[in-house]
Amino acid sequence: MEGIRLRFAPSPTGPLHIGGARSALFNFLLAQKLGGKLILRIEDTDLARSSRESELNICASLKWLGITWDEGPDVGGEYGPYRQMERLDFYRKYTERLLAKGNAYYCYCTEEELEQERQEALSTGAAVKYSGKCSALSPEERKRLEAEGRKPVVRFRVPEQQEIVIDDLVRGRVVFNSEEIGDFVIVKSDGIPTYNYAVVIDDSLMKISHVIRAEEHLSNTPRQVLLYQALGFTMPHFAHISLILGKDHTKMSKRHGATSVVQYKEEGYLPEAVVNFLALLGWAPAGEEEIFSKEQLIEEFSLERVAKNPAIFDMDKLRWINGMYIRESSLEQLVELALPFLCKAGYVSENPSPEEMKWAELVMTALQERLTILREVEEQVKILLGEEVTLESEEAAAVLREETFPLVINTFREKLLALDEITPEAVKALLKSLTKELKLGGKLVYMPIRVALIGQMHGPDLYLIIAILGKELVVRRLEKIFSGLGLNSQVE
RNA sequence: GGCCCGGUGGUCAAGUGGUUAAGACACGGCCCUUUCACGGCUGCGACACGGGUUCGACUCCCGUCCGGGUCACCA
Repeated sequence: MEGIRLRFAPSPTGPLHIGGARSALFNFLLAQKLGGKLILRIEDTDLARSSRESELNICASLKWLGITWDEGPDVGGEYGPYRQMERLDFYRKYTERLLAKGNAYYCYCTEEELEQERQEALSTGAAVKYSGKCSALSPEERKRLEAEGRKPVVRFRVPEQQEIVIDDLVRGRVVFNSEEIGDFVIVKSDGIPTYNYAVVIDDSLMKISHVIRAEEHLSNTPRQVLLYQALGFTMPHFAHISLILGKDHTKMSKRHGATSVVQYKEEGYLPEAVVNFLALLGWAPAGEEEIFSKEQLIEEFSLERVAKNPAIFDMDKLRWINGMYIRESSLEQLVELALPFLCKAGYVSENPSPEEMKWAELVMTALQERLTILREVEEQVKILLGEEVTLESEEAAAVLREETFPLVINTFREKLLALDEITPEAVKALLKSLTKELKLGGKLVYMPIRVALIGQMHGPDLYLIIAILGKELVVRRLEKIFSGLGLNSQVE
């Protein structure tokens, strides 16, 4: 469809927030669905907090998630530039127009004066809004104030008693009255536009057709509508999606765990899983399926099925989805994904040798069914390395006191030593024959060996554990257990 | 405080006047399995409250309560 243009407009004041990622995702999904374009615009007018580093981080996070854009500061486009600080001339032009038409005026009030007004309003219970003190300054007064060295801001003159209607694509008809809004600042004293002003000019100039953004912007929208009207611009469609809340029902913050998407990457969540989870937060598919590829999401997505109520970030569900993706990965993919974590833990080198790769494959085979996030490999692998075996519980210790324990272990060791090549298949067969030969229940064979080798009653398949440990380490660990128990290890 | 948005199980949520009120995560039980996990089956568990409208309200209207957002020279 022609003319469908959506945008994601983050301010580069920190890493990409998980909520921002969802906004970006919804915009991306709808743009893709409708065959439109996605524009990335950097809203860097907060000089104190904006940084190029954050911009880069945001772009990297979006790319990691698989969210791509058609126009933006890095790729260009015919409606650029795509950083607001590079668009100051545009804003200036419209400010002059607004000033000339009387839709805006200079205001010289100091912060102290404004704060006093605000406090008064608060104490009397009146609406907190600008008094309009500077709205009718004479040229002489302006000259006098400027002579004092005051730098003015530009305020928008809000029309009186005007009903402002927003037909929101997710919320329906929302009505505001201009009486509730004070004359607001559109250009700061340093000449830089404020958010509400720049966003209108940019969305308009960039021909944005749909604005999907977080609900926190809904209350700002009437101001923007007023600006659209004063500037003679046509309005885009608005869709305000609900916020993501933490477990305590307040806005997501550090207290709730990871808030930025890089943190999820570092924890070992797969981008596909994060995207899948984010899509499900506030949007519901028509069917019962919950696991969706990006392509399926694009196919299924629609604003009609976006919920109005805020959603709480359910870490358990994210973990579940991530586990699903880990299990659905091929071994090759999984090893590829896990390598950075194995490397970081010092288990493999940066450029893994063929032996290390083989080891990693074996490890991931053992762990694939058991992982929910990749970072858990570190802890899981720990039990498979080193000489020491620590018993996890009294229950585990009891297994070692089993009457048949020495017999099982010794027979197992003999058979293992007789094996020339330790492969998972070979060990599997070995254990099978061992069970048959000893005529003991499976549990009495497998559990003692398991506990003797890793000190735990739970874990990956025993034959895989043995194959990963290798013959020498298995034997050494068995020795350790025997000496620890004061038993005769019957070494030949 | 004014204005705005919202309120279905612990969580995500389907639902648009008549349903035994789906499904998923989490939790309990059972099965599978050498263990855990995975998988399968099963169970627990909800329409915030009060008034209307209606033959009939989770669904529509009003009020209350609760939660969130916003009222910046931040976005």
